[in-house]
Amino acid sequence: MNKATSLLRRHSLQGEASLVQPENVYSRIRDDIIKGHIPADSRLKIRDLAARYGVSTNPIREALQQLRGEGFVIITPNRGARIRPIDEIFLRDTNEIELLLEPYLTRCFAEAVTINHIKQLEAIQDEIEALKFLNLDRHYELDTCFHWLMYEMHPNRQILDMWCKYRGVLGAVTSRFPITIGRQSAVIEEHRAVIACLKIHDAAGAEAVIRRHVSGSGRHMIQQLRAAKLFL
Amino acid sequence: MNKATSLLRRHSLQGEASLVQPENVYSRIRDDIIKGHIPADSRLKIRDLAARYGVSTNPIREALQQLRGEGFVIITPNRGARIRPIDEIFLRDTNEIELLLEPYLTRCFAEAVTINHIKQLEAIQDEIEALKFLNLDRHYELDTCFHWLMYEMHPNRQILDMWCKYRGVLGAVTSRFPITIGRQSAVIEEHRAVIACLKIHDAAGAEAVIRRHVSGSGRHMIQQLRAAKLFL
DNA sequence: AGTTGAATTATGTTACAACATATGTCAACT
DNA sequence: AGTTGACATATGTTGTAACATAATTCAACT
Repeated sequence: MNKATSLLRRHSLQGEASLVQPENVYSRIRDDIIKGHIPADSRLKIRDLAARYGVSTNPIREALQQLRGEGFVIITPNRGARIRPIDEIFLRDTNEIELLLEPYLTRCFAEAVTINHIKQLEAIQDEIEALKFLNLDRHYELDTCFHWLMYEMHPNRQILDMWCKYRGVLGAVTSRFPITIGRQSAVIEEHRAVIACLKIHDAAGAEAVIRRHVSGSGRHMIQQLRAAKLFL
Repeated sequence: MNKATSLLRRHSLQGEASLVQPENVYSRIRDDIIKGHIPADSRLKIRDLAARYGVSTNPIREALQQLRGEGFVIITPNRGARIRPIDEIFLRDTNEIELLLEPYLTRCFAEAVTINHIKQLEAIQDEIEALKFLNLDRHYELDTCFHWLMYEMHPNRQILDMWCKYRGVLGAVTSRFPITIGRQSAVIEEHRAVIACLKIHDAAGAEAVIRRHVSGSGRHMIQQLRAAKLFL
């Protein structure tokens, strides 16, 4: 296991929001939702799913509960679960939540940053730039690591848990899209900019950069979704 | 059913974050956690709980999953669930999340507010002031209604769901505490202040007032927790 | 259109197997 | 004697299966 993933695994909060998932039923269903293998808005019948994934009903029930918690399915009492379509609205809503969390977490980090942190961030950023987006999975890992390094020290574990959750959601969705050249250079520029702000202890500046960063990420994502006309 | 609760029930999002719960196993366990009937940090054994609440294991499993989603219990794979102690840290963390959500939602509302909304808010506020905190449950209902009126129109259902969730958590906890005189007048003053800001279309002002409002609510809560020395 | 009734599905129950973790026991060792 | 580590046992979680009940769907029928 490489440095980035071990870092993540070590800090994963409850197994639920772990950023490196095992291949359990939950993530298989999630994948099928994201990749559109199950028609949007269709009913998720427990017995069908149990047959489909070759497990009994209990793991399915649990998985559906988790998926509800992450907004992928909508459960109505006595009426079962339906898929929440992964559309523009879903991405916008999720991005809006990240836009609430990340700038705040960044500001908190900026106010407590040490020289050692900055060195680590620069090391990760060097790796990111060296990779040149040639391996998207690896890039996603490194990018997550970059952000996590800033947030992990925040004392509020509930917020961190939320961040992991929504980060995972967006990551799962966007991992199916390419990254445009324009977005690539923006990502690098923004990461460097936030490091620069941290160096001069400019918390407000760092916060603003991350707001721009997340916002741009959301716009890019939605743009890519539109480009791939299908529902996903 | 009165106006306030029907309003809430109508807009409850998935049954999960409903602000008026039925008496299912989930809420009974939650109550027992909040009221301290189960010692903090103790293991929640599925068999024991099933026996305690007179149901079989499956509903318990689901309830624990839900409680995990709301931060009340911590589940470790193959090692079961433990209670998350309802302590100062828990309240602070939860309040911090509200502090991220509510000012943002308020600002969004302030930018789209109509004269009709303001009239409704004033009507609720009149009721609140007429009640004079003589019936805390009713007060909580009205207060929730006041805030919900501002937020319900926001298009991001995920954020609203989160708000309902954390609102419910804090409500469940604080409903066991009295409200100090000082806090009572602060609540009224702050509600009036936000209405005043809305009238002059001062979104930033409304946001600031709500930030102060939520922040004060959190401080009051923690203070009351300290006063009641017990773990809860 | 509205009603009725059968089929479907969710939800809850029970029993049990498989697996992981924690606990206790015991012998070898310092 | 006390400590350490391997082993066995106990406890509890997780997954499976078959079944009962209650609610919802849906189609046939006035």
